[in-house]
Amino acid sequence: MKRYDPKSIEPKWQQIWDEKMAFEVAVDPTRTKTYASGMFPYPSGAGMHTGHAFSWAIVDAIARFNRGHGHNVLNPMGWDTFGLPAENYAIKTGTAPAAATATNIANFKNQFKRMGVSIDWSREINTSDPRYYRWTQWIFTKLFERDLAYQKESMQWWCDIDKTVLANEQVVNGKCWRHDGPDDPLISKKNITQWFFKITEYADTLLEEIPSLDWPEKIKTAQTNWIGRSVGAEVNFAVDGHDEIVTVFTTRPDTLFGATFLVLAPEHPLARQLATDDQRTAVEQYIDDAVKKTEMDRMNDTKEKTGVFTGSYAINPATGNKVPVWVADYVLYGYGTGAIMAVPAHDDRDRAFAEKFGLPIVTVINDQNSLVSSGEFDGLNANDARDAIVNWLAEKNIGTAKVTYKMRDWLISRQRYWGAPIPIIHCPEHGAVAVPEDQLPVVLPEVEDFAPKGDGKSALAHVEEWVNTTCPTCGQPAQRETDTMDGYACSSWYLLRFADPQNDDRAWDPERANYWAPVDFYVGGDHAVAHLLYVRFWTHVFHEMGLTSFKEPVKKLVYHGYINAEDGTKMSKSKGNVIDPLDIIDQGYGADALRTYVLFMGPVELDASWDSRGIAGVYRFLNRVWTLVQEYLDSDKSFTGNDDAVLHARHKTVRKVTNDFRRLSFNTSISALMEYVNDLYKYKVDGFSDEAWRNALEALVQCIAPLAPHMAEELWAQLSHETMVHETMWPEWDDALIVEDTMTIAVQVNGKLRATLELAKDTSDDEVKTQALAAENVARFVGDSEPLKVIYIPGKIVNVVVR
RNA sequence: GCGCGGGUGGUGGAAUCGGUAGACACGAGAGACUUAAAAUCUCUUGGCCGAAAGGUCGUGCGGGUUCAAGUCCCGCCCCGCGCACCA
Repeated sequence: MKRYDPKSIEPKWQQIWDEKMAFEVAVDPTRTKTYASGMFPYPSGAGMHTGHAFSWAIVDAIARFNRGHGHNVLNPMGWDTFGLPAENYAIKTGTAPAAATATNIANFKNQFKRMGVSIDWSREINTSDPRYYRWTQWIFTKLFERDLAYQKESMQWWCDIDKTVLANEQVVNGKCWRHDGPDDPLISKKNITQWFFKITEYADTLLEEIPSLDWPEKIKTAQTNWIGRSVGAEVNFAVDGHDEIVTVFTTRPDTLFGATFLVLAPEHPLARQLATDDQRTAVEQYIDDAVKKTEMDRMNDTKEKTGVFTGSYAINPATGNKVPVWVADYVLYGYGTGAIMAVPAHDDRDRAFAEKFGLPIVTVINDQNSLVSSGEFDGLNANDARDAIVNWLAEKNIGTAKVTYKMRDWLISRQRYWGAPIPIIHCPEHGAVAVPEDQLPVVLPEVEDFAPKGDGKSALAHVEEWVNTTCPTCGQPAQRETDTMDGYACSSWYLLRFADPQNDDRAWDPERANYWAPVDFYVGGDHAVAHLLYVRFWTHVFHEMGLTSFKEPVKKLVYHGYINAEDGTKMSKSKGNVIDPLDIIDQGYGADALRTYVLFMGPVELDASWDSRGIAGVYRFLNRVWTLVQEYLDSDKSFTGNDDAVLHARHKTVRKVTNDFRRLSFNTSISALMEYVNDLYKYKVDGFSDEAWRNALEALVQCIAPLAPHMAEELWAQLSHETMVHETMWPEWDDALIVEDTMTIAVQVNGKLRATLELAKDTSDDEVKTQALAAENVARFVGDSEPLKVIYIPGKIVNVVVR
């Protein structure tokens, strides 16, 4: 009998799949397609980690399961290679990022192959390949054409360590996302001209589509909150003795009569202007401090309110009262208008501020949620009052209904070398001009020194022969943009490129993209907001451009948990508790056990802790499958006495496993297969028959194929098949064969289980009740009295209600 | 503070539509095989009482709805994640 030896069978089948290019696919409109993908990895020097193993165990199980249902399955792989780690490594070691990246890709590719993932390798892409980033740049120029890419000077988060600006999403607890350890410094802000994508223009459409997405609620609400739509009004306040007008944004126009002061953000242009002579010094001082504080700790500051009176007064347009204008850093310049009307009676922050500085508090809404002290609006319900007051403001031309968003435009400039150059030429006469399509790609020049100089520019700025060029419009000397794009730009369209990865004439052929995409299953455990919002944003734009027939790139998002270390804490190199999936394979467990184990650990969406005994248990299970098939093959197959039981177990298991795979409940489908194998072990004691057992074992092999594909191929071949298991159709079941001829009825008295009955399936309802009451233990609890009620849920339970 | 998850044996988890709580696995215990160990196989395994039959308690806590609640409703507590002075 052959022993189960993953070390020999796994490389064997990996080689066969490779040689046959077994998972290459092409557009075929006659077949249902399934597009399954993980979030393509950043190929770090450290190689694959358990998170990758988990993601692709899920992706591959889905891919192989759907292939078994005759689907044309796209399961691609690519590399998200631009970014800081490669560049920082280059600065440290002098190795060119491209060279280090190539080495890492080779390593990752080998590791994915050793996992046995059924990838179409002909579609491999790499975001730092000019053949790819040419089209990233092309998309930039299209956004630029449509006014969705623009430059503006603004205060931006600045990482002193990496010497680059950061997007809001890359700021974690006031620190750079790449340097957010306890000893790392807080980030600061710098005023620079930057490129932005106008994602805010798509806030509403991105929001509208969220309910229709088959995504986890968690991610959907995270995106909803991130977009942060608020409906309210802008109100103009005249300033007493000035021509200036302060425009505030409020979500509570109904509380206008209770606005007893105004607050400006320190950065607000009027903050200094409105300072009266006797307040000027204090105001200037406060603003200077606040701006510095913004740099340091406005984010994780205590919520203690600070502020300063400008000395000026505005007029509340509703009451006609003079209300003082203050400057305080609890008002953010970047949101709304950077100015608020403070209603201390009905806003906690305004109340805290008013109490601290002795400002008046006027209640304008009572316990019945109706307006008081609000002139003609008194008695109106607050909800109705919102509209009424906005209408009143509009009539008087001093306010309008207004919607604002927390989301800001997407800052994409990076002052770093290792990214896709922004395809713009700055001409003294024509300003920023997009590089024409026939001059793309703007190839990243090779340089000696990758390190930013701290001058706010990338290393590209020092490559004169690259920077100096001519204007595409007038041919006069001009200079290239030296910023590169945020890596998230590269990953915002790769799912579409997978549909047509070799195309050198266009980013993709819409016909191919529309066949394969949207992605049916997108698997990952990270990027709840940033990537998953950007990829949606771009696809909405592509849809408008007629490049896709759909707005939303991802139908179902499979957002899995983290695999923690054995001690339940996060794996980290410094703690030395990292599990390397390749080690697990090499230890002799093999990829099949690794894959099956990570799926058996629990529901995919939950975090789990690695358990070295757990994988041993799964290996034991696979070993039992192997041994069972060997024993069948070695037997004389002459015993037919257990055929019915074997048949029944097979149909029941196939149904359960199929349904569980469909709802991505891998852990329960694996446990069903374990039960099946346990059952077959009991039956085999009497002996094997030929046909019933062959069918039973073939179904078993087919069912484990999405989990343990190497073993499945090997056993399938041993069961003398010419075809490979991934080319076969998924086993079917017949509900009629699952039905048992007896049923188990639980009998309760007053809701407590007292007996179980084994009755023939066709027993009449009345007969079941009679039998239930007659059961010894039941009769004892019912006693002499007549039951009040006997409830029978057919085939399941009888509940006898007494007294 | 707000939002979203979650809380079930010693452990990971199962219970898909309100119907036998604890499937499956790990761990533990016992046995078989073995010179021995490993591997493998078999049995037991929520707590308490009991020789057993059986009883009793039991899904974070307190109420409620129901013939019946891990599941539904109300009020709390705890843990994780996300956002966080967004007017």
